[in-house]
Amino acid sequence: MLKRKSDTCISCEDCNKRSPLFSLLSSEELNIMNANRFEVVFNTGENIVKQGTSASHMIMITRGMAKLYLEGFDKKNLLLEIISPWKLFGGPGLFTDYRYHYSVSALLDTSACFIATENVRRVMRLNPDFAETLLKHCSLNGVSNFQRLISLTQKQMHGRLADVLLYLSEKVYFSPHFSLNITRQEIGEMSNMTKESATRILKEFEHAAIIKLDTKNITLLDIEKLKQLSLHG
Amino acid sequence: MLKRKSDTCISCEDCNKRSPLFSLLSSEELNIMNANRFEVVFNTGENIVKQGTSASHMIMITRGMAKLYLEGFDKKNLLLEIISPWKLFGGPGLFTDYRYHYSVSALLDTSACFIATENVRRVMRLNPDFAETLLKHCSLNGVSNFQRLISLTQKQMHGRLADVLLYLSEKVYFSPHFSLNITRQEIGEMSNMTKESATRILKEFEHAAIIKLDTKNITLLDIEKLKQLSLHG
DNA sequence: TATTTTGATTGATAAAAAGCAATTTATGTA
DNA sequence: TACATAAATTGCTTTTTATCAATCAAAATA
Repeated sequence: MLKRKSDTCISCEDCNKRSPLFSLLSSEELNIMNANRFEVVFNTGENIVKQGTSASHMIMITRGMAKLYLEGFDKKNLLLEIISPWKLFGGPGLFTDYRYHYSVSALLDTSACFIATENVRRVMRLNPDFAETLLKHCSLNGVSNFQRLISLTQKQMHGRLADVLLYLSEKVYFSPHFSLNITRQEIGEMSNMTKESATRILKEFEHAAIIKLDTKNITLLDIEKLKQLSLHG
Repeated sequence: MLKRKSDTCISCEDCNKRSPLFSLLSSEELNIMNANRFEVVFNTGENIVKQGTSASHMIMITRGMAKLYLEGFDKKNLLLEIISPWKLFGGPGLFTDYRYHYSVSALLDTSACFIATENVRRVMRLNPDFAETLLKHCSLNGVSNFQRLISLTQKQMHGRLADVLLYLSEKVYFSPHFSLNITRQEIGEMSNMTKESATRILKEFEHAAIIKLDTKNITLLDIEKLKQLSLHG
């Protein structure tokens, strides 16, 4: 958890340019957000946010990659998202019980900017556009949680794994070919199956020429088939 | 879908008294909310909201009881909540894509008050307390969706059914003894299992003296045991 | 480079839960 | 009340998926 000068931002300017949420703010409001702001560099594997601790900050990833997950029973996790720069998060606890409801940990060396929750709340009360956009963010999370509930409870393993592959391609790596920096265990945690099942079904997809597989390198060969599997699997 | 004079409200006064959300509004703001407001009486079984249709209104249940559910694949539903008077809903689509993301249908003859979404949005921009509370509502839904995700993906049937029984007792009927107005099918839709499994496990609970069971009448005899089952099941 | 250690793979087995079919019970209606 | 329909129950079978154990491959470290 070193803080290195070369990685820190001078102000929120960078984030403003990148985040639709920040571009709504006046310079006065930006000053409020900027107060007490700090940036931290995390090594691969380190916790950025720990579920259950005090939700003191809204956090923006500025470099690297991280996983966002729910810690369930018996050390079993449910991995919800792989997040990259300019993703802002904090979770539903920011406006309820002031606790983080998920954990986030670094998959690569990762920088993150910490904005005090009370500053976010102050600005929200000053700027209705910002408030509306926060509500929209929260609602979009609601929509994707509904989709996830249906995917995880009503699809069989093949469909759930297809969903994960499409998610990785479309939302994380932005390419049909990608080099994974998550393990089979983590693929399992995204699709609610064991690492053995994840392995097995990836192999099946390879044999069916739906994907090209070389341990960490995956190429989606038949995206239509994956979408079709996603519809029931 | 009759509109009966005896069931309609004269103004939002009743709701104001009952809902923490409405009590935040000035009389001017209440007038905005009241504009174009209407109340409808639904017969048992009728749809109040249909998933996928235009999210034109935020809705308050003022009489009766309804189920709120996601429509998944192959006509398989996931029942999220049983709702009663003074519950306000509309879903995450109100502030995103202006679609309802779930269906709601009446379990009893039920009255519901419809408030135009654009009026809600106007008031939200005028009143920061209201905006903050809407965001809080949305966040609380987020928290309960996380809990549901963990319950449905990591617990076995006994634990999930225990969760449903505790929910019905604590949040719906407010008593350890209750007379169900939902079917075994619907219990299955709440706990993600078939109606046969729901029947079987209810019987098991009866034989283990955890509940007293008489088809539609249930009494929770050993709440501690149910809470323990909920922790892993 | 040799050596650990961690992650991936594979096969065999067991557990959990669904599906199916038949029957019984409850509910609503003519 | 008798009948028709819907819901609940039960036993049996099958499917899905986890678990366990062993081996293999890759990556990190001495």
